[in-house]
Amino acid sequence: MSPTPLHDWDVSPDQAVLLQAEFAGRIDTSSTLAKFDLIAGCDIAYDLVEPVLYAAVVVVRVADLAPVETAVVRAGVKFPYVPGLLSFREVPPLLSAWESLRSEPDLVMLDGQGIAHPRRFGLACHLGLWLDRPTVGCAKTWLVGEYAEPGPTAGDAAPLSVDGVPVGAVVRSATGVRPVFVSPGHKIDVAGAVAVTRVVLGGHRHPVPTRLAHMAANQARAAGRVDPPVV
DNA sequence: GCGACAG
DNA sequence: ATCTTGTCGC
Repeated sequence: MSPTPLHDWDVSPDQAVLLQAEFAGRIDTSSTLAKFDLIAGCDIAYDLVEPVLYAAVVVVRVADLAPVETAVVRAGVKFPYVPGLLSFREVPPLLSAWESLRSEPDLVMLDGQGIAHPRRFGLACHLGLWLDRPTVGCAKTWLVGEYAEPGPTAGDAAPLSVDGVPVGAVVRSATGVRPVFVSPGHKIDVAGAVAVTRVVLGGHRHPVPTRLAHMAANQARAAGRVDPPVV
């Protein structure tokens, strides 16, 4: 079932900023972690030469972290990359991929920030609002906030806050790797976001859901091209 | 004015 | 995000 339209996607960067300010108020980051058996990981791979992207959603079973369903769509890039406005570029194609899913994930994990964002409305928040489902942002690099280096062991975490307000955590997803920035997207609190992340760690820097989505998007890109690299 | 800036 | 092979280390 397709989600209820929240707003128009054909907007300018300036309008996008206004929309973020408007919808940030609808984000719920106080919900306690509920039962969840299926987690969907999302990621996008960009074509090297054309303004085309491949959005992938991989549903993972929490019990054994095994993938149970994969959906990928090829789409044209319709919004420029602007720090702080990533969701306007990646949410539309992810929604398309999501619609072809037959299973119903209990939570969604994305490559990007949740409320650890300049206007408290990162990629995970935006998708969460559209899907009206719990989402967690797991970014590879810093965007906003202050934090201390987390411990060296997988699972170790340190609070991430903006002006003294906790917005997430910096988590060591695996031993010996740089930490990832975890923050709630929607319908989940900071503790829940971190707890979920810890449950789906698979020994690599990226949690299993987003790791598999990343691989699926790359595979689609490799297969989606009709013209092989020319010498 | 200068520096910073998810993917 | 993306261009890129081998190589060092657990």
